[in-house]
Amino acid sequence: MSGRGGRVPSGQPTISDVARHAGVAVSTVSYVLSGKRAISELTRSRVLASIRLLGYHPNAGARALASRRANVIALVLPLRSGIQVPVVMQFATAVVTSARRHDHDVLLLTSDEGPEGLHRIAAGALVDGVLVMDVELDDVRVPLLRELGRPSVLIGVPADTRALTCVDLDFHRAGQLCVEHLAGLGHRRIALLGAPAAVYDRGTGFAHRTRAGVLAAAARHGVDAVALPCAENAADVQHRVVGLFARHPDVSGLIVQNEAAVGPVQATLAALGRRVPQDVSVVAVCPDQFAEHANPRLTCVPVPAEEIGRQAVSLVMRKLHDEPVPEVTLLAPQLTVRESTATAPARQPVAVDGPAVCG
Amino acid sequence: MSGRGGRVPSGQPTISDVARHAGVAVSTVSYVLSGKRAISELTRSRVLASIRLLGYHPNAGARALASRRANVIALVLPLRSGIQVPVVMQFATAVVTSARRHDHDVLLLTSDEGPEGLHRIAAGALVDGVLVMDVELDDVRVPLLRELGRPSVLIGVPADTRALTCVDLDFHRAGQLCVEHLAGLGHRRIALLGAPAAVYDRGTGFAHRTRAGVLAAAARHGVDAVALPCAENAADVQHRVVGLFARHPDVSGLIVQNEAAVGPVQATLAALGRRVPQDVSVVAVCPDQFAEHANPRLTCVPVPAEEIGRQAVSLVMRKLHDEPVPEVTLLAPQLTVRESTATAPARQPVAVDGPAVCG
DNA sequence: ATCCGTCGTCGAAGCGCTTCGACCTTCGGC
DNA sequence: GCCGAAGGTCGAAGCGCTTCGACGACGGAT
Repeated sequence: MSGRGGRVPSGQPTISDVARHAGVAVSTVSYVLSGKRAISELTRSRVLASIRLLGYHPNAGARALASRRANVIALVLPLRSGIQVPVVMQFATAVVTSARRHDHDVLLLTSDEGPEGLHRIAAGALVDGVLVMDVELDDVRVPLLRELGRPSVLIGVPADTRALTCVDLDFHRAGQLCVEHLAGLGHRRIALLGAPAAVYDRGTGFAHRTRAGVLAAAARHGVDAVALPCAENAADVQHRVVGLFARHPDVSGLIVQNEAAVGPVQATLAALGRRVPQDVSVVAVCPDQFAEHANPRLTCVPVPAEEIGRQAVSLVMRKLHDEPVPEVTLLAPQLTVRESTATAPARQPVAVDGPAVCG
Repeated sequence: MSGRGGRVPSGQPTISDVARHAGVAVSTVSYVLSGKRAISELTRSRVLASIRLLGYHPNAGARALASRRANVIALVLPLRSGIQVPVVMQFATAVVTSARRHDHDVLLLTSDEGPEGLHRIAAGALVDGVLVMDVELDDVRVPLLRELGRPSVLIGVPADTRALTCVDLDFHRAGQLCVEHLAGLGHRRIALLGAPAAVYDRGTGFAHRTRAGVLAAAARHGVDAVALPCAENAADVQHRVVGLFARHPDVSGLIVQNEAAVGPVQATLAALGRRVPQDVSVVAVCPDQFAEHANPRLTCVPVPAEEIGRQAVSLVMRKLHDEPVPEVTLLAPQLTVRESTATAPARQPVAVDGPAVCG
């Protein structure tokens, strides 16, 4: 029926089935689909009708082979600890959705396969471009990306950004924002409860930059600030917070950049008899949704995962079209004020052991 | 240099470059790579040496076109609320890792593109098989999957499993296990704090099956059980738990199937002055890691995301090789005892069977 | 010796698509 | 009324790979 070839037919209609059905040449169908040449309205609609009727879908492999474009981008996700899982998911979703809008699909890679995986994917022309998340300051993949021969965009900013394209939230500014908000409310001693120590050791940009932003702004505003790393479990959070207030009873502002810690922080403060926000103000750097659902609702600097995802896709698409793009794109953070921050207490809060009603 | 074609060379070495370099035919290189025909050790090593030397990677599109196999499977992830994000991530990781072991890559799709996306992907031969997560009891995608013409595996079990392949944790049994554990400790009134109401309404299998398992086992063991849905925010959790104990002050066992609720449940119990496990025992159905990090460490029935991911990949691979596979694969749940469960408090009608040693 | 069955290799025919150049109409301009 | 430029369509040449059938060469059985 379809072709006189010696092989089994695949079952799916091919472009030549469509051409035959519409009574035109194969190339005409191709041009209808790609719009790369003018086609009369009559032919165009006849072809489209045949396509619909036959249920034709272009074969991705053939298309990739002939056009040298796979219409697929790779997304390399971090899948180790110390990573804010919901943020990653939001980000992945945004990437998939945006990519579809550009008529691309997304191939999922994990970091465990390492640089070798990247190389395989790119050299095999399975993907046209690469998005890499969770980039470290001194990432082993960076040199590889430079000579990959395919456009890539990093989410996160390594130490040396030459010949790269990076996009991220401006975490330095985010840290600043938190401090400025607290300083503006009269807080004079604050603490940053950050990511797990491993994340700092690894040289993950966002953690370092936030901390730097916090400390710099604190210095500028004459606020005392201490920064503590913090593991992602309730016990460590409790230990850190208790220790913090033991050493510095007059801390009245807490910046939390660790989703997993938010709940335990609140519980621990309650257990210590410190009320939020009357005794201690809390600012989180976390997904908005998360802050919205906490109790009390948290003042926060949301990580705009969706926006970053969209930007990353848009940047890689621009690079695919050989358009120039900036090396570093930093998104401006915004602070949303909710119920967890208030004017600093006049004096040290009293260590009550009264009825610790949660909330 | 490479071929006398009229088009621009791609830059990457092709199979014919390798053949020329090794002094053999193109087909010989192909057979060395696929192992589908016998090749002498000498030729074989010469070819492999050329491959390494030239840095050859087969072109994925060409391979897919010629072999009618893309070596890619699709993973359709749920990306809406009410979904246990970390579990999804664990699962996705396991799928990617397992797929790589079978020499396949993973294309990421989100549910929002809907059935149309599935169709596009499958008809376009972009993928060889499909993994669908978060299947509802009466899922719109199920009929589509049946006639997709490509192997598929569902994670989750819809109402009608004919002509499908499903894999999931045996949530019914998981519910049972929780109840049996609590009943064995002498608890006589228990509650299930479940998924958000929307998840039940949507007909998501795991929520229904857990609830059914809990209620059935409770009835069989003469335990009073109530089941409450529960939103994923601290305020609702608190509200539910407070309400629960107001209505049923003698509840001494709590089964929590909602990751987001675990923390708030503990906070609320603390606020109510109910100690875990002395006054209330808590069993969670959640990732092990999560339970391990809670304070106190939680007795739980872990969701073996990795194992499910591995099984799903293995099943779809078997289907790709036309091997028969079972319609439904249910993994046996296991209960891990930790510090959050203990003998029921000797309150009202004490358990008759066994000495209820209390503290 | 002869025949046949392996083994190892090769050449060529596609897989389904894009794209380039060619070709045939029209049609506006002079 | 003729020419050249658009406008619209076609045929054919690949893209880089897999796979089929062929074909020497060899060796054991006859």
